[in-house]
Amino acid sequence: MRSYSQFCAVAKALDVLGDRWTLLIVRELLLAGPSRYTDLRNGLPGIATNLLSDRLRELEAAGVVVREQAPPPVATTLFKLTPRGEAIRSVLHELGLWGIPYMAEGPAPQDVFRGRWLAWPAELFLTDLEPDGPPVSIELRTEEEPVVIEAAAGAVHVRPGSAEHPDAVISGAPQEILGLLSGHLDVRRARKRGLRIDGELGVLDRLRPAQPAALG
Amino acid sequence: MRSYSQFCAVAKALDVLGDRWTLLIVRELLLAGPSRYTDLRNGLPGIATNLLSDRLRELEAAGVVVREQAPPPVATTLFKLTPRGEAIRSVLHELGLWGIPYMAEGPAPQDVFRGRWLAWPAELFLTDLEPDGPPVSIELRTEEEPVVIEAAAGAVHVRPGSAEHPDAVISGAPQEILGLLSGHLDVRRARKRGLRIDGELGVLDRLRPAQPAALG
DNA sequence: CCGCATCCGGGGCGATACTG
DNA sequence: CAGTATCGCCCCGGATGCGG
Repeated sequence: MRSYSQFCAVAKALDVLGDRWTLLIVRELLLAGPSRYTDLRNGLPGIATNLLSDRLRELEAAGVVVREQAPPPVATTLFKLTPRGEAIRSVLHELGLWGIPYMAEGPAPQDVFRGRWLAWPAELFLTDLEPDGPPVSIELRTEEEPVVIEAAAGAVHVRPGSAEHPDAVISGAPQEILGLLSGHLDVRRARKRGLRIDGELGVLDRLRPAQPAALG
Repeated sequence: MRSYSQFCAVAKALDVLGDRWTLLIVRELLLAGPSRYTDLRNGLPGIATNLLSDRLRELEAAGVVVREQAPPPVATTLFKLTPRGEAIRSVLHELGLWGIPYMAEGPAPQDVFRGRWLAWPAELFLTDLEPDGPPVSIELRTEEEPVVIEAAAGAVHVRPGSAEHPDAVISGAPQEILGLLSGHLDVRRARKRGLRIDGELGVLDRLRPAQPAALG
């Protein structure tokens, strides 16, 4: 990217991160951890392959990303964030919080979706209201890959993948899941809109906010 | 900007804010408040006038900026942030924090500078260590416009402009001022590097961090 | 299959000129 | 003062090729 040539911290940050697709690549690496080129491409629907290649090289030059050789038998190159790259997480958190209102209306017709994109909203909305309770897990299933919400000892974490013995399973469209997690939909209305909620309903009350999170 | 068409909060935010120059325009409006077109241009050295015009229109359509007619005798159009636009402040704070390490080496040869760009680093670095003390003010003078740091009752604020009776005046190059405020330079070394510090030196100790803020 | 490199068309961007 | 108009250029998007 052409430099703004301004002696200002925001401008300098944008000199590194302001290019198209750059921050979304960092998003994928933060959500998925060290990733192969092909996995990044799958998590970034719409990106041109030459752009992904260019951006990864620029991020590497900027000290945000390192590439490393995975040990055999995988023997492929992995892209992972440096500590400097991990530090971008708070930027993306704020950016995501600001962007959440745009998701309230549901996806645009051409919008694509990946299950792991639910991870941040979930972590941002949910808190463990019963820190002394037993560990619980909830699996979220969309048409895409599933993600697991795990709560234990007051902390809530979300990761891509499945749970062994989930206390509850929520299946349906992403915006309904978001509505449920943010507190804008109660269980009854969510089900009416087509959301399937199986298992122990009580675990939801342990995690959901008492009042709807600010979405506008 | 062409939409990423991803049902993800970060992507939706970047659909609105990801264009070149857009976040820097928001920076100016956050730092300077409601501004005229010409003032924005002066605060955004390097921007093409048609781009500024385009971006302001897009930001207006997105509900981030409103234009209003200033009352006579000024009778000019002012651009100001909506509450939705004000909410971008935390994004730029995080982005600025991430970008600060790039300023440690000083400005690049072609870098331009505006005094008000010191406002955020100053607010981020400084805290009022003596909340019960009398109000104090420090004026920062670069070759550009001056800014005033005001501390009272535990709060530190920075605004463009001059102080009536500043307790101290610091004059010099921006990166030396940054070094002094962040704690990386002590008064002796700062002076050796050409910084002028006049007035009551004690007020600095009231505001500066005990140990250097993390810059790398 | 994985990780790119290359080519090409279109549009966003940059610089300057000009106007009510 | 507050923009509009114009014109190159280069970035971006999309497709294809290609070595390991």
